[in-house]
Amino acid sequence: MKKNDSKSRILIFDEEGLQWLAKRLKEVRSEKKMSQEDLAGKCDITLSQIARIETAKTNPTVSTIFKIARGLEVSPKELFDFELTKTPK
Amino acid sequence: MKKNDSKSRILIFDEEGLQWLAKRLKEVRSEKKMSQEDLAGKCDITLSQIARIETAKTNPTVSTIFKIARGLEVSPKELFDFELTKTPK
DNA sequence: TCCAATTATAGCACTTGTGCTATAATTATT
DNA sequence: AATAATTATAGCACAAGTGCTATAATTGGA
Repeated sequence: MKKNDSKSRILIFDEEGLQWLAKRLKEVRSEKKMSQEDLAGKCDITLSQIARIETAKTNPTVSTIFKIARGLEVSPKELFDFELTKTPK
Repeated sequence: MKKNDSKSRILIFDEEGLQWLAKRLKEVRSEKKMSQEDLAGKCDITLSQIARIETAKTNPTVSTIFKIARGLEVSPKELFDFELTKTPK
């Protein structure tokens, strides 16, 4: 009765991009002299989620990144200032 | 037996940011003369998801945006090239 | 070397992103 | 206007993001 027997959808986890984002977030947060906890409090995201993002353990939504950008008082593009390779995988 | 009776967590949906992102995606895709279907095929995201993002009906993950950026052959920051207001809500 | 502060992990529950499929609505072309 | 192409909606199922809480691991000072 289950609708799909063996083939599961390929879901998305862009390792390269997430690593870059983690790096940029750490960098910008350090520049601002904020701890993860400081940032969490300022942008209304949990500490645990900040940590997950900085260790590339999760694939955050853009709204989460927008909140973080506001907390850091930077434009969202500051956190996405990198180039992806042309070959996805 | 339910664990929380009435107070639900405030989850995240950054309307302003999502509207900006929708606008930027439409712009860049148009510049590249690609249809939503073209882009969907090129970046391995469904057409329905592209449409949802361009109408700000969903809060995509960053990995989805990375895939789209690759499909459009632009840096991720091209899609985040805007400023958020200082007042979150 | 302790101790405090910071960062990283972990598990659970709830919400939601996304693929998939189909269809409706809109826009462009002739 | 009629038709084709493009874009927008909708519903279902499953995987995953996030809050929450607690704890472990790491780092930095004294």
